Amino acid sequence: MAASWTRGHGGRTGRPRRELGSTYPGILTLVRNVRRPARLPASRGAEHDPVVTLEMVAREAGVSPSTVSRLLNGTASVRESKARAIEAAIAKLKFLPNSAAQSLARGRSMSVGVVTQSVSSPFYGEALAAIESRLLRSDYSPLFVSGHWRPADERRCLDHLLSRRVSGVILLTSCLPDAELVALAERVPLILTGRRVAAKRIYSLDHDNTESALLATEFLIGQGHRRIAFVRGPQDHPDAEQRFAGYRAALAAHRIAFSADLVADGNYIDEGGYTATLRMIDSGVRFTALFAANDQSAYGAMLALYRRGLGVPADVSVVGFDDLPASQYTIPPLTTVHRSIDRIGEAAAEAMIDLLEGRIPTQRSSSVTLAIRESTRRLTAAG
Amino acid sequence: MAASWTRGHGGRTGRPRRELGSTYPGILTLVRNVRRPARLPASRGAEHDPVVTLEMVAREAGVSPSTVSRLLNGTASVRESKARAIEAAIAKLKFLPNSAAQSLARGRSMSVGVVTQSVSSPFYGEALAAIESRLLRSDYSPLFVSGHWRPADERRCLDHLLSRRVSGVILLTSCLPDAELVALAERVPLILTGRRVAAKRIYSLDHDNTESALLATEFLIGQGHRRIAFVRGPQDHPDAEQRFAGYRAALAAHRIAFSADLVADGNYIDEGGYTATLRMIDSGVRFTALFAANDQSAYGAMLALYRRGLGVPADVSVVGFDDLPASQYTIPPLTTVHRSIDRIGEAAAEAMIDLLEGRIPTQRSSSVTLAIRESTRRLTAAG
DNA sequence: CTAATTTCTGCAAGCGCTTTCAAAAAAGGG
DNA sequence: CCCTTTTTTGAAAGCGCTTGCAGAAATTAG
Repeated sequence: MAASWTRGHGGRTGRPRRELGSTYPGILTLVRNVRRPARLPASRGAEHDPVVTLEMVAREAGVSPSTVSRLLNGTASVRESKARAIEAAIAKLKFLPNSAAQSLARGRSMSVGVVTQSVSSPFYGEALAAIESRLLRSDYSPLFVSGHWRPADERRCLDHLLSRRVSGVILLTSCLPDAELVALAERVPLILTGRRVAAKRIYSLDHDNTESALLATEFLIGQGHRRIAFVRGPQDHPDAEQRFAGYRAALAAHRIAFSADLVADGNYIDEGGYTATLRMIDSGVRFTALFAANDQSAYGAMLALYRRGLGVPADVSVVGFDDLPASQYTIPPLTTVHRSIDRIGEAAAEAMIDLLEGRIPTQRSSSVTLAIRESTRRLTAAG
Repeated sequence: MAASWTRGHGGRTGRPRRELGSTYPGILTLVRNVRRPARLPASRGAEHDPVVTLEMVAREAGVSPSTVSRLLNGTASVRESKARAIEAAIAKLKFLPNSAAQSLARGRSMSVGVVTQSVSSPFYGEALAAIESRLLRSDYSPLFVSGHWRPADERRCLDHLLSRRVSGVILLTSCLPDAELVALAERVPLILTGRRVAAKRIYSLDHDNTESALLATEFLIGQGHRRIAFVRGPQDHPDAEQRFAGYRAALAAHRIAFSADLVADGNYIDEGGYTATLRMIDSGVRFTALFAANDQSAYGAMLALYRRGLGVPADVSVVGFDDLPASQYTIPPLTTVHRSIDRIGEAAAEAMIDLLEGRIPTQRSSSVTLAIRESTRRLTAAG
């Protein structure tokens, strides 16, 4: 992990090296390297199979390295007999080109950095899978890192990627301030998802969170619900706030008074939805429907309802947001805002490829729909 | 993505390059490169900020590149005044070392490859997160790729990693034959999880699937269940087969006749568990408990039971395997075999670091327990 | 069969960084 | 203040691969 040189105060290395580690965080890693063994003789430690280089292949095949390189890259035609010999050598030695050397010589790495917020989240997982699969069909390969919703972590990740000289960066719902993203876009082609930053070099892929939340809330209203609870996402996520705004907008549009009692703070994960819902129920607030800012919160909410003996959708209709794959298998299957995460991922990858190949990414707008399943019902009697 | 030179038939490139793509799969990528623009002038395309090199920093600071390198790596002491100047230059130019050049010069990449089977699976996601977080505290950084349970994909991933000269490889439940893994271990330090391969250089981290499944089944038996259904995992996964074996062993130990009617094929995902269970119910087989080969299958099974009006645990007790985070929030919360995935991931990373730093990995055995929640109940009347 | 082309192929110069070696500078000793 | 020891520093040689250039080989033309 490269030290974060671009930021961090101007600490410097004094003589007594030991002190550095503690005083200057960025240099800590390096201190340890003092003990690094001398350069290895082009092998991965004596105990492992020697590493094969292009030169060895060339020697084995009786040609020059240039010829091998050209065959590998198809940058010139190679006489049939030599090609055969070279390929035999490659197979025999199990040669695989050293991609670090390739990047260096070519001046480009053919890899794109992907910053996710959490590798283990089902939501991002879907997106990553889609990006990976799209990139697989191109000449680029992904480099995944995760920022854990922490600006500091995200910066570290970005430094890491820039250090690896990625050809481009895809940021999934970054939590960095706009200004930083604009600056970043000056250094490397940038694609953003789940967030809209208006700047010349930045390409944002997003659907309208407010609009989608409004859609979901209106659906509940249309089903006759009036007392609709809302489980919020984290306060510092723009998209969470937008969803909340959509909820309020729908109420307003239908002249339903907004009540703060019907809103509880969640955190986008199951546990938050569970606690928030339990708190609302136990505080005596009544509601016939509940809209959660994301599916995971909805799962938690459903468990809370179950715990308090409230049936879904018999007593309370529940709507989520995201349509994670698992939402088809909850009990009952969850009605939720469907925004195909994989489409978003694919579109992001596609846009990046466009960018890298000199095309202007065509803005594919990802459509949002409501997946109506069994967690909601029309309210017949009075709410 | 590097072509798979080590395998694939001995295709060669003839004169008319266009043909190659179709005829020789491995070379397809390369053909496209013919159109690659000439070497870029050390910049990432004219439109972006120029890339800064160590030499530029040296010039800016009025010292030689060696000095800058030494300061960065802490490999020698640098006069205070120069250190200050260098750091100022680094900050001013926003220099980040080119890691490809570093790898090349150092002869090692300081990265470890991690092959998962599916980035989007909640199970692997947990493991990846744990590996990433452990590696973060070391000098190594992870490189994630996914094999999709397909040997061909897994081989491609491995070639990719070897091409990047990773210092080591962690394979999460590989689906490659033992022989190939043994060969791989000759090329690079190797850690395996979810699978046991007895070979000198291979370090396997695993818990006993058979034993764990036996544990879960015996729990159900202990609760008075006799007719216990089983939803299998994919037939070609060793661990799935072991879990099945554990189920049978438990029955045998308690002299309960095994009945093929009580076993249905799943595929480790929700949908498979759903279909399998539905099929069993609809075929008229009766059972008071159901054990699924993994949690996702259990989710599907519970939905099937729900659809057929069977209550969990009122009519059927359900037990899963994995204890995914989501299992605490299913309705009802799922009783399941808990094997801390994150511990496994962490242990794998830890073992890899040990290996890379010349230590012999201490075999941390990951304990398996049963997380007893609300999806199971003691059978009071006759089963 | 020689000359003019057109195809191949090797040489050598990098890519950006690390590291060895030896010289330069600073510090210590008498 | 001169000489030895120790600390700093720079020059230069790679790491493994790509590629411009020019010479060699094969092909075609005359």
